[in-house]
Amino acid sequence: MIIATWNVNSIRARAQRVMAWLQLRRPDVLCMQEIKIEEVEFPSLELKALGYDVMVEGQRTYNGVAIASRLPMREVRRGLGDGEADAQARLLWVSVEGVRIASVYAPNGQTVGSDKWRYKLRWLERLRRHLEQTGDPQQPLALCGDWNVAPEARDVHDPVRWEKAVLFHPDARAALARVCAWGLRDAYRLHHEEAGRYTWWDYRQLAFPKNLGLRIDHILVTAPLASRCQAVEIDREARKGKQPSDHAPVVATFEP
DNA sequence: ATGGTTGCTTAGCAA
Repeated sequence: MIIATWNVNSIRARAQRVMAWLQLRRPDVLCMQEIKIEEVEFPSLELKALGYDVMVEGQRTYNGVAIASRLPMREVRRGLGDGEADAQARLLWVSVEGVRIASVYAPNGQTVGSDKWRYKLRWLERLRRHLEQTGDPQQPLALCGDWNVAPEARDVHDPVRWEKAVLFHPDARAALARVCAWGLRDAYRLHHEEAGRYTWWDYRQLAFPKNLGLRIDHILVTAPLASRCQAVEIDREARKGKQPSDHAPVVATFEP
């Protein structure tokens, strides 16, 4: 089974690119983030024509996640479900062939010390609780998405500078590590040790051609799925050309 | 040094 994740930065702006990419790569499952659209507006029929069903946890203007799959999706769950008032669409679960799969869009946090920053740290703590209460680290499970956190210095082009910012701040890294401590491995690091492999590059100042990026999009898997993981790749090609998303897809291949 | 780019929505915010 091939599972991919991609922050598309608006499905309205990116529909043609996403569909061309699905036809090219043919993943079984694609988790999308920042679709920035409500469910009724999502181009579900167009993806259906390519052989993909779509589940959508949508929101107007901001956030929003979705999952497209060529295989049947079951057990659809939306949000953290912890009873806290939360208007932000950031989490969607499905089950595909016995694997629980989530599309995750963690809060960015904007600036350290802001209300959005505190929301980011709390949201990751709420996700940890959500996993404790609804998941099992001994079952195959994959959390796929834009975590807005680079885990280590080798995931950041300029770690000294970025340590003061929300994407690589020690508190954000600790919050992500707390999620992983529930029983998750970073699938990319099962297969790659090298520094300088990124999934996001700022649109500004030629960051992509200079490779001034961060690795903030991750596929996190439980042990039973880690043992089935054959390959994980970042598709830099999808970040090239006209009107790209600012993120590249991450693609993981699992044995049946 | 608060720049610069994109998207949504239409001037300002979020990333």
